[in-house]
Amino acid sequence: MKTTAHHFKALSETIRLRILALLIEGERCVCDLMAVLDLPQSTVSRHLATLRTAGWIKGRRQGQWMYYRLAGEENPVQQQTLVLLRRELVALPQGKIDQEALTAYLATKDEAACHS
Amino acid sequence: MKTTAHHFKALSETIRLRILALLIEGERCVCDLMAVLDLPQSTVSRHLATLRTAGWIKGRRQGQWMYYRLAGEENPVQQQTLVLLRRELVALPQGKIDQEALTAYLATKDEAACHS
DNA sequence: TGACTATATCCGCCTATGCGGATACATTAA
DNA sequence: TTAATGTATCCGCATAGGCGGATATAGTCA
Repeated sequence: MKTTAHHFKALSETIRLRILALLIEGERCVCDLMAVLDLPQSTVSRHLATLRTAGWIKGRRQGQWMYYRLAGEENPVQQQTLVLLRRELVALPQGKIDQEALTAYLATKDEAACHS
Repeated sequence: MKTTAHHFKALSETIRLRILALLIEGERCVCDLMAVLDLPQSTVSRHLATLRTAGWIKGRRQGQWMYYRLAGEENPVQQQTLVLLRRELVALPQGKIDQEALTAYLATKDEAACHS
């Protein structure tokens, strides 16, 4: 039960929910997330570590960049919770704002940068 | 999104998950929960308040006693999360232990006490 | 190799939150 | 009303966890 509590604790912060929402449409590199969230690199990285430790996301290194994507396939409760979250988060105001910010950022992003 | 984070924060402690598990089969008074959890009355009451504030449970006063039951009907995500939790929590070791402790306690409980 | 970029982790600081005894409030019964 | 019981809230204390600059690590490129 401690594990279950740990899973939910990772979802108990707005920033981490925003990160999950940004990963719904596919994997993102840390620089994308930093740009949209407008937070220091160390803060973003720490929240990503929290989500990863709790099993909600997985990271993949490609060159200098780390790409994160939604995970939780191993745990049925997590998997189904993600189904609920996918529906919920994109519908919330902040979810929409972030999604638009992401789209705008990707449009201006240098093609030579980490293209996800 | 702050609200969603708040909902999950309430599920981020083992004790509160244990309380939810104990309410799965129906409403319980605070004294029942205290007996099973073996925690001070103030501690149990505080966690109940946390769950109530987050919308996971509802309380009903009957005489001197307060009876709590699962809630969350208003919020679709909460409602569906409860469905997942019902399946999950009773299957966990602590859930089974608490359920047995509850059964044992109810068997020895004075008939004159708050009979739930 | 050395310079550069991206990310992770460390650190001290600060706030949030849990703890449980003490107290306040609510209800019942005599 | 007074006493007794059940529950909620208050209080000071201790710990967990967030913050973001500084530093360490990992990878790339020249």
